Amino acid sequence: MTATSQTLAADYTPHTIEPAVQDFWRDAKSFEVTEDLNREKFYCLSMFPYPSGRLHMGHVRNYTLSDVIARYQRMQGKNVLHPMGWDAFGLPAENAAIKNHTAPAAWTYSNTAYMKKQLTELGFGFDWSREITTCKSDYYKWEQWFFTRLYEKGLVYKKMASVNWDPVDQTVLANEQVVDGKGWRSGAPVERKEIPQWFIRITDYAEELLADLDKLPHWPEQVKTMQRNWIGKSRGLEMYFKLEKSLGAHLGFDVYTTRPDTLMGVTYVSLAAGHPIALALAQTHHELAQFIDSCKVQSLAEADMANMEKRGMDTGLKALHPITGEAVSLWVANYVLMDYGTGAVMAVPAHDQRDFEFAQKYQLPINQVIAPLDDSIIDVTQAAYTEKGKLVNSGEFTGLDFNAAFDAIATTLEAQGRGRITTNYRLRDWGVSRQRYWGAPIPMFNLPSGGEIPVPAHRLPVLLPEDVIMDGIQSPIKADPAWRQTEHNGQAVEHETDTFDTFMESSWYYARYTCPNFKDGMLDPVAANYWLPVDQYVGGIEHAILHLLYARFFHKLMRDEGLVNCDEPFERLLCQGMVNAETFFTKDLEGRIDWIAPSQVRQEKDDKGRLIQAFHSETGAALEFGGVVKMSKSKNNGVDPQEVINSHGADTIRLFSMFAAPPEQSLEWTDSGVIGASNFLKKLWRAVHHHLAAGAPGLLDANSLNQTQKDLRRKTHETIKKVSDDFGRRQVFNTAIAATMELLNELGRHADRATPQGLAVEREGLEAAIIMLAPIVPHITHVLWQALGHEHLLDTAWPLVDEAALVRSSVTIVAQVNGKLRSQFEAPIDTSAEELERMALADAGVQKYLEGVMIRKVIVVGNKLVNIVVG
RNA sequence: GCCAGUGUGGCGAAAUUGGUAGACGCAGUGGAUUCAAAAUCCACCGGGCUUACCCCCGUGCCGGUUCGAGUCCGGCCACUGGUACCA
Repeated sequence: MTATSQTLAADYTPHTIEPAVQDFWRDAKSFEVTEDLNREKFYCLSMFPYPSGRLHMGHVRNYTLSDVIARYQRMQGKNVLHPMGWDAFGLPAENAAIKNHTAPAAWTYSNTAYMKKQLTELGFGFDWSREITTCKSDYYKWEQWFFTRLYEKGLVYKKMASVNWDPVDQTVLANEQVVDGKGWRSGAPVERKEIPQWFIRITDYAEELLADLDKLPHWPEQVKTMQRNWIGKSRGLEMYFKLEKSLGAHLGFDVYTTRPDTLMGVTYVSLAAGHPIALALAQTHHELAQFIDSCKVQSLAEADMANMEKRGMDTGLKALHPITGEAVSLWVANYVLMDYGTGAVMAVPAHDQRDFEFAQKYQLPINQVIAPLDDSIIDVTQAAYTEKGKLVNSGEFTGLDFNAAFDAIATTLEAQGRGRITTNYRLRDWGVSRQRYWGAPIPMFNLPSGGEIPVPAHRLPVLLPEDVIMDGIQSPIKADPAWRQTEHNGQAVEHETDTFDTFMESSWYYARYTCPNFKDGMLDPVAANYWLPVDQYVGGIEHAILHLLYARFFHKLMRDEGLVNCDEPFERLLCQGMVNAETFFTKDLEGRIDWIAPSQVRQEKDDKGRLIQAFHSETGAALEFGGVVKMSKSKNNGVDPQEVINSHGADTIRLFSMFAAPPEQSLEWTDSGVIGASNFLKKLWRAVHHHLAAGAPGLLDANSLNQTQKDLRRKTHETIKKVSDDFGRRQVFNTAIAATMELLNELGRHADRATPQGLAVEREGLEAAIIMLAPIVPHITHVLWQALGHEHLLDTAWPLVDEAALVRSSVTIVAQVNGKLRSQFEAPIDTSAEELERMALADAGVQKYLEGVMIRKVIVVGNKLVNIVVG
């Protein structure tokens, strides 16, 4: 290797290049955009981070993806908005404040400052003039105003609802703060407590939220499916069960079922522990009261509820079957949800798995009323048969199928005034009250007489004091009578001390980015309707349901308030996978596990590269391998992006995170992969400088090229075609990078730097590679582009495919016998099927397999393969 | 539990519409270069059998559809995300 190339290799110095390019962008205000009605807009948005302290790899991946898409769209000539901000309210700030003896606000602002610096060092092209911080009052003021508008429209209401209550700390706990049914600080068993809370009527929009999923063709199907299932629309029958003997004012109760065809198999009925009849009976039934109390000592989380042991108690009362009049036993069960349907379910143990298990446990009768359509034999004493089939043992309904039975039973009950067909949703109204300090105060005045009135617009925002001391138990605003007390129209009133769910802030930030400094309203209609909807949203799949559903809901609320025109906020959605890394640990004699950071691990491999043993690089201790899992503090396998920026530069970390996996899959972090990315950038750098050192290229004349030059030029245009498709249609970048690597390999292998046309072919290929890599590695390409005598890479047009360069004269045809590859041959492009068949049969590699057998069929796929079927 | 996904070499992955399984990269092995090393370049690189070719096997497991299945269908297993107060 020559001294020149050594110098050139050393010349790629990301640590001098990258800050200089970033300064250039900053001084030129390259990413600040304004509304321009004459240009096509593109709004590219990534989910804003919670300011936890430092960026993690998940952020790097998320923002590299949106930056790549934003820069690509800009090269398509569009006016691109790519904003950034901070989802600044939330529980972790309170915890950090307690731990560090600081205030949540101070901690949050210090984090945002540091993380903003990191984002800049990664070269992300954000329009920082539009930065939003949700804990600042110029943002949450409008959220408060909007809530009072919803109140006036009757879209918010207050009701009693359950929270996790820590009886020792006397505080409300988040689900996350409940560990194995106990408070995470006090260790006391958590209880359910009913307190008044504010709700927004998302169920009023359930039908539209469901129907409009069909207007989102560019959303991942899995996300739409999850949302549909979450909304959970069902058609069923609501019917009335009379009590055999009335209980005070209670004569009976409603039951909702989606399987009225199984009605004749009902052998008992169950009420939720909070059902009015259960509560009324508990007044005089001591044992039942105890059972209901025991149901309160459990977590609120759905997963816990579903996994807990199913328990019930026979009330001793009987309910009358609405058709047969038969008296069936009435139970109270811990698995019946008060919030879904009517809080009472009919039980059909033969055809519902949960009822079946319950019936077995308490020896309740199991009556088969459904048989398989294909007459196969089932045994409902062994397992519930939950498929739809035809009715048996069902009196006048016997023999009907699901639909006929549904209609017949509904008609019968409707005629008697005991039932009606209803539509039900699994979706529940959105509870937005939180009993925490670090959130936007709910803008309500509580009246001394009870009741409440919304804070009038001219008194907004209701400011959250930032200079507070956290005691770890009580919210500072709840503890401060002076903050609570105020007056309204001369009457003493109290500020509501609950704050909003932080999903409120993240439900409309995308809209406020269009006009972050607008003073005269929540949104500037001109700016909002120019930029919205968001053309591309990028974020983690973990937000598939809650955040994305709330944001869609909020958008429709804003539309109905006249603030925006469109029906949906996010046109196209990309959900990126997690970032994983290897884990290693040691175990002491007592079985305690100590997780060792991958950077502290030395690996010993066999001659095939397989891991034999890992050692702690300092102590030399042998380590066990703990698998490849999501980067986390608890497994000590996080890699700090800052270290990678410091050691290899921003372009390398960006390239690696885009190359290692397609966007939607999980990505495994490896140090060696990072080195590979760095090597590729050095290779690119060398290739351009070797090319420049060879002299000036001629003006490309496609017709005067020799075969090698033509082949090389075809590779360039095949690559442009492939990469353009990957960027624009597929949104897959790892294969785009692989294709560009291939191009660079080919250019290096066949470079003809001795002739002007040879140099011209190489120049065309290198320039295409630089432009197509620019969105991914913007710093190095900026410098190389200038070295090639150009300016303004950011606004350079994406390369076009020269279709003429793609033309091939021949293609490789695969020859199969019975579907197995046996030979390959070259054939002129567009050879006829008959001729391909003739060529395949004449092929020596194929003929070996044709001896002594009969050709039954020949299948030909043009320009691709011939399959000879023999027998 | 329920809803949604994922599973391919030593590793990350590719195969886009049912048509050559393993592109591209990492690790590894051998070689060139070098006083030596780094860097760079070249070759090999799923498993079995074999001097080599040929051949056989191979995309989590079991079965099916098809001329042909990583891809479609049915049933399982394992892992991941969500599960309404983590964000």
